[in-house]
Amino acid sequence: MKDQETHQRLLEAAARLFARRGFKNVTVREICRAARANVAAVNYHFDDKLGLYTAVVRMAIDEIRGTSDSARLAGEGASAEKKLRIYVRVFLQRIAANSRDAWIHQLISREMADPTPAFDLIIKHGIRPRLEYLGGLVAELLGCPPDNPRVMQSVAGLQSQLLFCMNPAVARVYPTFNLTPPAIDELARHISAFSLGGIRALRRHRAAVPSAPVRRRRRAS
Amino acid sequence: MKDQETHQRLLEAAARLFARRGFKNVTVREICRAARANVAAVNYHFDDKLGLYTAVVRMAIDEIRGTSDSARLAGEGASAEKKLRIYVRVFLQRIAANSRDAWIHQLISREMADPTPAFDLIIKHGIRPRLEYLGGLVAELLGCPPDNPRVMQSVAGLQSQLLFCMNPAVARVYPTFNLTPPAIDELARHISAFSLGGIRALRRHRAAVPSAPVRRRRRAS
DNA sequence: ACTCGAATAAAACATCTGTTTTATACATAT
DNA sequence: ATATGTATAAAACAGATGTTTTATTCGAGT
Repeated sequence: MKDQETHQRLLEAAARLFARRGFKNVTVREICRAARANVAAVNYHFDDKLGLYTAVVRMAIDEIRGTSDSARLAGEGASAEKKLRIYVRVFLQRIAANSRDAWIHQLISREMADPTPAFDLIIKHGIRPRLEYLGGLVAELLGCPPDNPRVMQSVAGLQSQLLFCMNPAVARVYPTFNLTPPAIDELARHISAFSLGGIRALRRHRAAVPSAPVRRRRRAS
Repeated sequence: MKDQETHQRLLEAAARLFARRGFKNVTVREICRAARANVAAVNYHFDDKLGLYTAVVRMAIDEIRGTSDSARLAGEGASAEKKLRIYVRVFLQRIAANSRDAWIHQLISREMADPTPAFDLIIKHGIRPRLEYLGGLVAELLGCPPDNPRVMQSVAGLQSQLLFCMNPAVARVYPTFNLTPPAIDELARHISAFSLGGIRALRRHRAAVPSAPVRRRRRAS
């Protein structure tokens, strides 16, 4: 047991690379080079490439729960609206480009685009708990039970904005976009205001009946 | 010139496969098998794999503009709010799972996750024109010039929801989610209402000064 | 009938990539 | 000091993959 740090260096290098480029687009050799380890090190310490990846995923899940808990704690005792604002700000600050935890949510985005066998783990232990927290908040804001479909819709509306703006490609589409620390607070305010406005709007028409016997405005063909 | 249809079969098979799994995760042999063509056909007709891909991208760009124009046309003469509702519905109907055009926006999502050299083309000729249309709508709704950062923020807020809900993985995260034709109209209504509510909320506080000499509510640390 | 060029097919190549094998260094226990 | 087990290193392997090469087919123009 000369070193034993190789195990750790592999994990860190793999986390960074997998998050940035996804499971399939990173080579074992690349990870080992970044970790200053031999090519066989991955198989020795983690059985195979997928073993290393799921070890990284387990690390990520812990951090996701950390972010959720951190937001939950910071909002303790506040109103539902304030809790939502706090969640948005905590989330964005954690995924700011310079942040140490940026890789985690990049990894989630990668799993959304190209799910691996580890995706079920992430959903069950990382995403679901967070959605339940947010669902509770939104249900309170909407004044309806948490299993009302509008709750899910609103949570998705919020979360989609958060996931979207951490995509490196959006900076190429919206050239004025940047995630420097001062801009992050401004962005958090905007997303909070936008989402709270959306939730308020969904609160208006009380009963949205999907099968729609209620006659609405006619729609253009 | 016995057949000449091989060229076309390759394009169609490649579009479907590239959209579903991305450039790197599709093999040339797979495309050729799906197109009932020889392995060398790709290189013969399109120089190399990337050549075939950019040919597919050019097809996609045309369809994107088609969707934009179709929405623009359907909204001609209507109010800005109505135009936005129409855009959302047209967009969602085109990307419905069963739709013939579903592959196109899947391809865009793939490019957002893993940009290839073709991404610049998509931005310039597909995404930018659409964002300018939406930006005009939102600026009218916000009552501010189109270069106001809130416009970009709102357009991103809307578009992020649309891109998000067409991701096949969201059905695993939000189990009640489905994109059957009847649900699509309902979803379009929700996203329209949510986004219009968000825009309305951003309209409220007139001057959002990023450098904030204006004192706002204190925020929790 | 012959030629020419485009399209297809089969095989071969070179490279990349995950994994395994074999050998070596080294700390610890006996 | 010797043996043992753990960690690292170098090389080799097997399969996949984009591309190239070489032949072959087939229709059109002369």
